[in-house]
Amino acid sequence: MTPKKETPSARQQPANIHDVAARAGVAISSISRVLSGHPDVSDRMRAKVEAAAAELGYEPDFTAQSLRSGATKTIGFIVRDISNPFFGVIAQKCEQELRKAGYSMLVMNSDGDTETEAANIKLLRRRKVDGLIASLVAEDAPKLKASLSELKAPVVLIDREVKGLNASAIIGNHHQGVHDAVADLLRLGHKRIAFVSGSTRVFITRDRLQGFEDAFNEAGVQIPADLISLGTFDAEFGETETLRLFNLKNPPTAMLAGGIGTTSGAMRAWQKLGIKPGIDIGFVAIDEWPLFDVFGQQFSSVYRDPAEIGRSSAEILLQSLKGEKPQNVSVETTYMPRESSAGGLA
Amino acid sequence: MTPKKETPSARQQPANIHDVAARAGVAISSISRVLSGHPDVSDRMRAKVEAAAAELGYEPDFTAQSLRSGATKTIGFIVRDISNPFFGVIAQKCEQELRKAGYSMLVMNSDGDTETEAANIKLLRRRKVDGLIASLVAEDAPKLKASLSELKAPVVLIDREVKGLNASAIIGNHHQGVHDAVADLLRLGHKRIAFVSGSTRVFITRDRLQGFEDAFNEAGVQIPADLISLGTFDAEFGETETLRLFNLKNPPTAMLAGGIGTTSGAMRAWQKLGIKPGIDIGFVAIDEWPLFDVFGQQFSSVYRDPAEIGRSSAEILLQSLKGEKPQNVSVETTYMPRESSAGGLA
DNA sequence: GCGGCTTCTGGAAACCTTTCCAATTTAATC
DNA sequence: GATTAAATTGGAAAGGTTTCCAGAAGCCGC
Repeated sequence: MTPKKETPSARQQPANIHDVAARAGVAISSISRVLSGHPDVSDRMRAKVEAAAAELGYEPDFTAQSLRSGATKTIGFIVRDISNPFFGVIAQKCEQELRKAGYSMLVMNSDGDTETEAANIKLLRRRKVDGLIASLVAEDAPKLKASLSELKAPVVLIDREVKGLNASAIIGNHHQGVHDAVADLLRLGHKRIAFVSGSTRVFITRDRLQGFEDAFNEAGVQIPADLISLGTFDAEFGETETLRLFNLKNPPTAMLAGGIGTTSGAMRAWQKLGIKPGIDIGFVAIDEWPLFDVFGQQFSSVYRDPAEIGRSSAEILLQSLKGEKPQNVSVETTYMPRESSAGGLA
Repeated sequence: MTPKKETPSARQQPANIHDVAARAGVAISSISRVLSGHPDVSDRMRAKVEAAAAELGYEPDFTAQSLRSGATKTIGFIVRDISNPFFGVIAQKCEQELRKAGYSMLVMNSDGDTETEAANIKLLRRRKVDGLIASLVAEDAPKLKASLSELKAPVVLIDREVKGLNASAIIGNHHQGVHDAVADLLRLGHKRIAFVSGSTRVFITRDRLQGFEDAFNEAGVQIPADLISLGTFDAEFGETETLRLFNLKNPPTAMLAGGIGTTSGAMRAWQKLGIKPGIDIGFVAIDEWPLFDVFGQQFSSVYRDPAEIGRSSAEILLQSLKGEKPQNVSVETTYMPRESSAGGLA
């Protein structure tokens, strides 16, 4: 009966659980029990095992643990574009919270493309992630619902509602912030107010649109349908549409930009057109970005706190992982009036 | 001899390789060969296996594949703070490139703390990542070198040099950009130029400092040692030090801010002090952030392209994964003179 | 028609854990 | 001190794949 293997030091490889068991002179099941904190372990056993593990520098293999236990301690995180600072803050807070709880985060960009997103979800399923936090490209993408439920893991959606899916959602009250912003613009005297934002295929846009229209209706002003342009959240769309709208015969006197991407595009468009937002025209940005408050340009905004969204997303997911039911959380959005709202009214 | 298991549909669980083998009436090793594209497979076998796999909706288990093959197809990505838009862009490009090559990215924040960083590296080791891309907190942290080499996987360091480590590095020519910026400030007439940045424990800061000092020496102007403050890259440090420096009896007339975090802090400090950067004082930002070009405040900068850094990092890592040797890549930094350099000289 | 090759396939070990079950030891009770 | 329950431990299966090795089948030329 010669041993199948040499000692770990002899083969110059990381020690495995068998090596520790051999060293401690106990069964491998005992090693597992001690290291995973199982209660039925004697003090003597615990001491022996810990000593042997320390001597060999034993680190349990994560992959093997995952395979056997079925838990990967990994969470998928899918957003359109992680370079967007809004998502960046969400990702940061999520990761910090998840890390505290022993989870790691696989980050994927969907690049604003439903097919990429579907492929990402499929990969996460194969990878057996324990959960998913996502800001989806479109709520009605084909087979999305099936794809998400086949994950067999808790899902937290950021600002999206997918009907009939047993998922948690953290949803901003976009209606409120946009409503208040538009009401203020109308009060100041703007009537031709443009609204450029992402697709109505996601809740957030529909909610914003509702706020936009409600404010007009309450003020008894006709909704400028020709100034509403809803397409995608990226900068290209924002730039193209802003150029188009401000080249109309009857151009807007103010504009609401639906997110950081849209705002970026609009800023570029205005630069090309020689228009100074907040001075030549009224302007309200939806979502703030780093240094927004200190740039001194006094842009009005519809604000929501990405740090809170990130923390809550992680928190809700962790609760789901403990077996709690999916839940919906609402996040306030607040209109922050600054000088730019009154631009173009001199 | 009753079968050990029911069919997958009967037990309502995802099909595994045994199920596919049973369905196709072949051995499991053949399933593996077909699906992994092994050359020694007959057309007939391939057709049979693919049909069975499709019928059962078979998806190989990623964890099991990793355990057996030893490759996790996972790359670790560690930065101080993923919410920093500079790192955000790097992360985005890295993920896109890695995804194309079949790898996924585990993102971790080190929160500017060497111990968190060490814990993250250790976890990535246990998780058996195939590679690591990192922007480290400090190059000389205890046991860092050992910790990285124990990863037994290729490492790409962003703007860091850890001597004696067999890793790739992508390093900006910070010296050049900072030198040119300071030379211009001196030429304009500034002499009391402040420099606030992160720790000299990382290459990037030492390289910048060298550029700063060289420019002074070349101009024959005494280096204002009391205006150099090197601590951490976060906004808190930037704010505190900016406040301190501009409250000196003999305050700076210009300042160079070493990164987006530092700049954020400095901007807040100046807002509190009622100082308008670029007007009341000269100002050069190191690194640009989103919308930098369109904000119309004409801030000078030392520019480098995060997208290129991200793409290159991924590319170098992928090459290392194919067995190529570690390599060092240099990235240009460019001084972009704008109006703010001449602030405070009226 | 047969040795010698190549091509293809099946069986089983291996990767490293966790977890179930049975067996053993220890403690507790009368 | 015997009996029963509880605490602790060991052994082995299981999780799902890849990969090695050996054997089978097909092909070639002579």
